[in-house]
Amino acid sequence: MATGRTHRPATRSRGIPEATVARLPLYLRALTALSERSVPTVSSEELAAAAGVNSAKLRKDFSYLGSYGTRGVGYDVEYLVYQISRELGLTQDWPVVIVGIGNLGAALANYGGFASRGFRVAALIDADPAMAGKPVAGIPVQHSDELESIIQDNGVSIGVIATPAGAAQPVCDRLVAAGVTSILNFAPTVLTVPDGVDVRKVDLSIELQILAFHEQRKAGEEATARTSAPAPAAARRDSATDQGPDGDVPAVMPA
Amino acid sequence: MATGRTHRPATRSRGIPEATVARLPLYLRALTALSERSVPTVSSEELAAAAGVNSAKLRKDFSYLGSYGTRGVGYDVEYLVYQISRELGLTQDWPVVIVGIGNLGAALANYGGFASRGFRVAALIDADPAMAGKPVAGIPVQHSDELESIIQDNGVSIGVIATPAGAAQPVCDRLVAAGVTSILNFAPTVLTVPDGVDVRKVDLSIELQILAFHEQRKAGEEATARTSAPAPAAARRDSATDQGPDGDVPAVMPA
DNA sequence: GGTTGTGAAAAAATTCACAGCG
DNA sequence: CGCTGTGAATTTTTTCACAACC
Repeated sequence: MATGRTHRPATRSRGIPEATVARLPLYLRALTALSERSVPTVSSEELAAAAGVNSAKLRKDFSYLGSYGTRGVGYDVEYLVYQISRELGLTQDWPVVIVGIGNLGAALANYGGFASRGFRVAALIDADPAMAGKPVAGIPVQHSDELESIIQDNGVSIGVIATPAGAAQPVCDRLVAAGVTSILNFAPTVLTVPDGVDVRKVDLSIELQILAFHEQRKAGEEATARTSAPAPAAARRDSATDQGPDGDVPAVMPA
Repeated sequence: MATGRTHRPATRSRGIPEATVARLPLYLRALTALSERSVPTVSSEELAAAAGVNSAKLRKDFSYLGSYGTRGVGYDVEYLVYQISRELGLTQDWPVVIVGIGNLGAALANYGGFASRGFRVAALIDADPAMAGKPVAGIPVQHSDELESIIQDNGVSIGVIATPAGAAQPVCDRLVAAGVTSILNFAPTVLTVPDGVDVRKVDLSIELQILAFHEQRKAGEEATARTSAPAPAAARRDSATDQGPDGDVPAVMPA
């Protein structure tokens, strides 16, 4: 889960479990693909496969939304697209601002998945005066001095932070002060926000680290060559439960 | 949770719960920051705050790794950094390739968080011949024709896919055929892989959709104005559990 | 006194398995 | 029959709360 919330576990979602909410976008994407291929109906089995989950979970998830299927038949694709979109709030227009127009900010600005889902990039904001006026993805970058007025003039409630780590918290504070209540944070920092503000984070390296963990386990099914630990320090070790039973650093990976 | 696995729930982690594994990188990041400030020890309470979780959870997580703390004192920062790094497999060098050097691929290539965590960008690969040879983040882009040889020559086991959605599955197939066993997928598609290959996905728009869901809930605490649904289709509705109890699309957001 | 480590309790999420309906 | 919707069972994750230990 490359996510995380600071404060409040978010409005506790009127009954829909958080885990289900997190999967709705997945279903929506799969359904949209079917819709584009003009597939009229789909069974839980098929849709589950397309979304990469199992069908029991999918049916359970949908059961929290209502009874939108037809027994013996499946789900009407268009209808379900609408219901999920509505549930996710994507039937309305969400103006978002992206702060920090480096490589990542530019990638986000160009990312088609936003526009197609009810999100509208209302403004790109960067602290570098040299960027001001330069168009990225067809939108001129504005200087951060204007942050507050941009938020207010456009009624922006969702902000995306793609700045370096050091700038993230100050930017976050300004966004919140200006009225933003949801923040998507790409900077590798934990943001502190007041109650009532949601933060989700995407940390590009976290996912890679989780992969490394599993990768190591695949490779290290045998090796137990002990490489010396870099000298603890203050607290010394004695307990027997100290080191996990499996080896460490297998030297190379299998071709 | 911007994540997901296709096939195998991954080697079931020799006892360490998946939820814990997913938090280790978080702890590591917080610890690294403390280490840079030369803080020698930290309590579960402090570290938990820095990582954005609660302290009971953190202690429980650490308990799966072993008894690395000192009662009445806390945890030795350096020692814990090492233990977590080792557990995650970050004490070894992981060569990775990034396929698809658009905005996002470039952002990833430039992302400092990789190098600092044991990941080494072994190659950048793009299908566009015009890109070949151009350096991005100091690394010359190579043409996809070379994909297989690059993987093999560098012993790459982790691949990052940052191509457009349509190219993702073919690229994935080639990566896997060439020996890659872990894939981080940024393309908005579900990848199909054989058993033994791990896939994690990061979908930039999914997180935003989850935020929209909560945002909608905050705003829509009152409104119940019904906007007409866009005509179901095949299966018609009749059940009483049809529509969720709360309204839909609140018009605008609060300034 | 302060803080960890962890059983035990509680809550959440997943899976099973099948009744019920089309 | 086929497939949904869902209670019940199971598994996983989180939280509590306190004994053990420095």
